[in-house]
Amino acid sequence: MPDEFVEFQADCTPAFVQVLVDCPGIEELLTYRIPEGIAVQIGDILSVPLGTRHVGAIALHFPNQNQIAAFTGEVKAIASLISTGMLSAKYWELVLRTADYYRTALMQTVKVALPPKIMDQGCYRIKIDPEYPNPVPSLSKAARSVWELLEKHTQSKKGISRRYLQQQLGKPTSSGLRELQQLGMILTQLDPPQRPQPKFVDAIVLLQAPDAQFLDAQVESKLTPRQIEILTALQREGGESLKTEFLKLAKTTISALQNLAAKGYIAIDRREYLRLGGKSHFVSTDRPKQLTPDQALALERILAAVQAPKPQQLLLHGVTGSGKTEVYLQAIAPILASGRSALVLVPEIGLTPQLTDRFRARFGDTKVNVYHSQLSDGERFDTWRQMLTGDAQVVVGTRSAVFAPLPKLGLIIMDEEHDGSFKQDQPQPCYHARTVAQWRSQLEQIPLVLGSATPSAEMLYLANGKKLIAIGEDSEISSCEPTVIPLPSAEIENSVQYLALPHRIGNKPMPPIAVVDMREELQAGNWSIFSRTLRAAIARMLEQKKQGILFIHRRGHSTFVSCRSCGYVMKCRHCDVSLAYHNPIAVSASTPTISHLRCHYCNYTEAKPSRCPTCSSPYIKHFGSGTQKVEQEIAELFPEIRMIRFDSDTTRNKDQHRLLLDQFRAGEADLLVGTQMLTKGLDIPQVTFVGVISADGLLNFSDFRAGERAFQTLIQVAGRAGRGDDAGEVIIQTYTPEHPVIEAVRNYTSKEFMQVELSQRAALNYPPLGQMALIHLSSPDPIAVETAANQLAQALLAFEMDWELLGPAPASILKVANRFRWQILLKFQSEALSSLPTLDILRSLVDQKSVRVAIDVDPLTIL
DNA sequence: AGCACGCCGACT
DNA sequence: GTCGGCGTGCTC
Repeated sequence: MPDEFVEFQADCTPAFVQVLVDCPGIEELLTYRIPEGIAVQIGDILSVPLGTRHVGAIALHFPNQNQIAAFTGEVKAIASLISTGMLSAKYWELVLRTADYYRTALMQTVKVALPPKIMDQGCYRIKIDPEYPNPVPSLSKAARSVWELLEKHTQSKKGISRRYLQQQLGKPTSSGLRELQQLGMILTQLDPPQRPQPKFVDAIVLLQAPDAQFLDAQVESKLTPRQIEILTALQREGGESLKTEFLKLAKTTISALQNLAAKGYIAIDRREYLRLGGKSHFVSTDRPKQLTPDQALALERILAAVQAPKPQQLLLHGVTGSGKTEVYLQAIAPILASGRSALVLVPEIGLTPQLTDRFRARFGDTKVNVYHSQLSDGERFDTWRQMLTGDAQVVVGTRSAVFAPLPKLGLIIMDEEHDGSFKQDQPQPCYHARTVAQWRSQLEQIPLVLGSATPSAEMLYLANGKKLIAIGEDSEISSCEPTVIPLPSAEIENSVQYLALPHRIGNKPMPPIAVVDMREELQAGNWSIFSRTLRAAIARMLEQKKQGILFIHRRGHSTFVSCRSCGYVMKCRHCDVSLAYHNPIAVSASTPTISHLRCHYCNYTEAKPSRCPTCSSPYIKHFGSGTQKVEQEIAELFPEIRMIRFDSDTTRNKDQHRLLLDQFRAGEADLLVGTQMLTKGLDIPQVTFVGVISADGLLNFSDFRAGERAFQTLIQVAGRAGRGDDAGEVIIQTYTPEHPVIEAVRNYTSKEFMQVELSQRAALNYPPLGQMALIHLSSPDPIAVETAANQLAQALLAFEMDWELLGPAPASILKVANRFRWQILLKFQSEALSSLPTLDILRSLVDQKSVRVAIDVDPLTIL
């Protein structure tokens, strides 16, 4: 999209405006007349007539005379102004970049940035006219199907939505409805949009104080003692109070207040009440803590970056328990003091209530706001508009908060930078909050601090100046600061300072990690999923009345296949990835119906061997034991033990996390048994023991990032142990103790591990050295997707662009929610990104109507 | 996304 | 001859 599309000058009341309409398929701007009495600014959200209905739109450009003259058709007028002052120029630039990079239509991208439902237009609701005489005339097939569906829903007063009808009946809906409408059999009404609205409350404001003079001479004042009481109560409240609160406080009534208002002593004002979420729990106040030398040095660097009006990235590599949060807090304090705001991005707010609480405790509730998808629509809407005021504040939020509209942004912090939940995969665009944050730091000329105990390969690569050599010195802060000579802009973008916090607060040691070779257990006749070492450790933990965590990597059905005797893992012969086990289900024309192993990169398939190819043992099988099984077996071994299971089954509703963790923290259980969720920012000082049932499920994943992710997960899990006064202990069970990931975890040699990892990726041109985009196709019809995938691949090959096409291949979990999924992988160098087809182009290349297409630029996994 | 228009086959 | 299916294209 050309830049000239957008102009952000505040013009004097123009007569026409060009808008981007909320209608798939219309990417060009449409021109509308601005009616008298409506002042439209660029960036405003509007409602405009389009065809027969009204749609949301964004004002982007005031056309000049030529542009107006160029359009000869009818020009309609804007229907209404929905919201004003939402989009600034820089902000718009960020959205444009996101849309372009992730190859997604602009309007679709705008919608992920703005609070939800803001452009909703309401919907038509249809019901049977109760006055229509009973005998139903003969109807066409379409009309009859609509009628029958309506008859099923006669109990709903408002009728059923057009959208629902369309969903149930498909194409005949329109003609059927028209027919019924003409016969006068149905009633149609427009349901007002469920758009979030500002909430207003009445406030009582003191205009004239009941001063001493009046108190002395009550005759003259015309005030009753009760009225004076009320006014005094209001004065105590600082001269202002919300009506509902004040009525309770002063034990008075509305009529009494109205009397006072009539006499001019008080005013009853309608004013907006902001619904701001995440502030229900009480937190005590907190003061800045003494920093360790490492922390102080890191803080110094961040503060220096804050001073410089240029984009900078700082990678804060701090081991678990090294006090990264304290560094963030002290970096933010001067930002707030200077009247600017800070944005703090966290992976999942539900899992890190402690972090939010610390910000609230340090800066106070009025300065800290949260923004995430668990807020209600009203709360999101209000939080959003509150940010636009420009008040200095800290916004703590998840992925979508990267689009928080803070006008005076001074610093962006991304905590747990490596975490996968920063990447969006559900609706397009599949953006990565880290990437968007990097652009934002450039556009705003402000620093971006990325913190992690296990930095991503991407960030380590950048911090290393895009070289594959070691980063810095052991245990020392080093940096790859840009040189004094101005670098070309592309290089400035990528320059990253590396800051390390290699020691835990109070110099507590990292917990020692013991690796148990499960093959030896097998040889010793122990067929249980628990090694003798692990069992002993749990027994010891119980005896000492300490607490522990058991980590299970449980993933649905498709797992890896390995030999229980020699540890051999089945690998693809064309790619360096392990093969996934597939159940013998015939799902598509080209898939075999026997148990087989498949590579998800190249679609190479082979039958599942009955014996191990290296040692001929028959004990070659697929693995995977879930939390429930582990919980059950632990209960058998230790009848006394008190356990809490912590996985997506037990934490379905939103407060469950906090509840279970609070129970555990209160010592109501000895052992926490859970999945991935345990890795995220969980800080429970009493935990001394951490056990990993099987690291193999993490290691042998057929994905190029499997090693990196396994390393990060294991280090994060291990980091839960020994944060308190007592020393920690970590036990990792595996069938492949010699695996480089296990070696690296055991020795905490992240640097060396990542170096090898990066050089392997370099050899195959995988990210972060090369780039990838994954095209997803899905349909309820298995044949249709497969055909569409092949067609699309053919069409893309004909493009003859600078990319490598892999596939099409069925997705590893072929069927999800009754949809069959295929995918095409594109590998390319970053220069080629802008030549990638956009989502709209991809869709136009697929004719199967049932097939949905999506594109994921920089996919986190290619499974 | 909706709703036009317009082009073909199965019927009064 | 006409009704009604659905493919194609436009919406300021």
